Amino acid sequence: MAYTKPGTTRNRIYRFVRKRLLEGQPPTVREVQEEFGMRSVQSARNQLNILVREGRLIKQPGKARGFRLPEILRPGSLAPVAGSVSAGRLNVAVENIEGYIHVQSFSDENMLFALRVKGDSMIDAGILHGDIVLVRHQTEIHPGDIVVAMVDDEATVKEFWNAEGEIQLRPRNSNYPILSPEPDDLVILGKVIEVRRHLETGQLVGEHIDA
Amino acid sequence: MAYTKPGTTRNRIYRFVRKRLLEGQPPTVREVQEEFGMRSVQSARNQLNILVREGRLIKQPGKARGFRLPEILRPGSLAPVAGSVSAGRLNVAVENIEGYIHVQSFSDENMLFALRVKGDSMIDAGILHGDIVLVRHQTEIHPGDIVVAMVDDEATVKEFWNAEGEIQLRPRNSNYPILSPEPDDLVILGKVIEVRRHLETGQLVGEHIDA
DNA sequence: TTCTAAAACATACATTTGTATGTTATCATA
DNA sequence: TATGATAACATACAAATGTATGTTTTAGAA
Repeated sequence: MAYTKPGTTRNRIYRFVRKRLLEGQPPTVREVQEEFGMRSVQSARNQLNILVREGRLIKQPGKARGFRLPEILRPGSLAPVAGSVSAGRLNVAVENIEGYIHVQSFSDENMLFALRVKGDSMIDAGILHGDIVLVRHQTEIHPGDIVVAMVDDEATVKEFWNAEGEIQLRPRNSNYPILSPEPDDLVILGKVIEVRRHLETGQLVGEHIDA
Repeated sequence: MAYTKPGTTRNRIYRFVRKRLLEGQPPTVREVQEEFGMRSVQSARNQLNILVREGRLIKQPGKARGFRLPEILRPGSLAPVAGSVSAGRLNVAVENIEGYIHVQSFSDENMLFALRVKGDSMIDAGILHGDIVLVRHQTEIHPGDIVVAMVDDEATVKEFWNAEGEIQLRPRNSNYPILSPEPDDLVILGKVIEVRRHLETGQLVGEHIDA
């Protein structure tokens, strides 16, 4: 296969694998290789490994057809909503993944969780009170990302910026001030990767809320 | 494993395999073996082969984790995502499929579809350009519901109101006018029951674009 | 009892599939 | 041009997994 622009083939591979997984037919590395006309198994494997590293796929090392979608992507199983969970508990959870998993009983392979948004500080970003944000726990955060951060022992959703060495947590509502916490006081729980809002019964479609 | 009454273990194996397949995790023969405490691979294999012979399972010979259910019966269902909003009718819109998203199974799953929002006319309701709205096709609409309606052969997302006999489709953006279509010109495609927005790769979580 | 069929066992082998190592090609950038 | 990062390649190896062959056990019927 000829050289392609970085990332393009990877997205196509991701879609292919996800399609297969949603069909209940996990592909092998070589099936991915053939699907994209690659002449080396390793070409496919590299791309797949990057997808795993990015958190878009999960794999069971050594197992045949071991690729999986993160828990949140699988039909019928969603991450629990941590909206009513105390901040301290959530904080402990993030610092001690295993404990959190044990308590929450969702997949430990990915570090996804969901949070019910309180308040209207992100209203200009289209994130309203009561919305549910899906959060990927990760340390790598880029300026402009919408993150969930611990501020004063409380989990808040804000836009992350890093202007001239100063960390800023910006609300998207002019009625709220920009926060500039000291790095030592800041704990980024993760990055918001999806917003969901249910308009009907108070329950998200496909969601199980045990508040 | 001790000898058991003919057929009993087989039914349990069938349920196990079926469960695994519905979870999207096809088991290996040896995983079946272990699950039922058998001391020989062949014990499991025999039972599985009988299930195939009976037509309760399908298998791909030689392939790893090659067992499948004969009927496509999966939890949750795929709601089609209509890529182009400018289609003239619902069926056209649904036929122009951008992909599918996974939703919980409904009794009337055919009544669900999804639409990618274009434009910012609902921005004050937190529905942004590019968001995906999950729509239940239904005739019963109440004032205040956010609906998808056909206006001028175009599908638009608006708030439905019925003030003093006059139907109103209100945008949630002061830059847009309130529409008052004649009832004969109005087709309500359905009610928006959920909003989803993906912030990372431009792809909705749980969505696959390959139609 | 003896016989038979299903169930389970034990072992070995073949294929599929994941993994490792090193090399070459392409693009962007200093 | 030189250099690094990403992509793709080629080959070999190791582990997972399906398959084959033959034996033993059990329950029920002749």
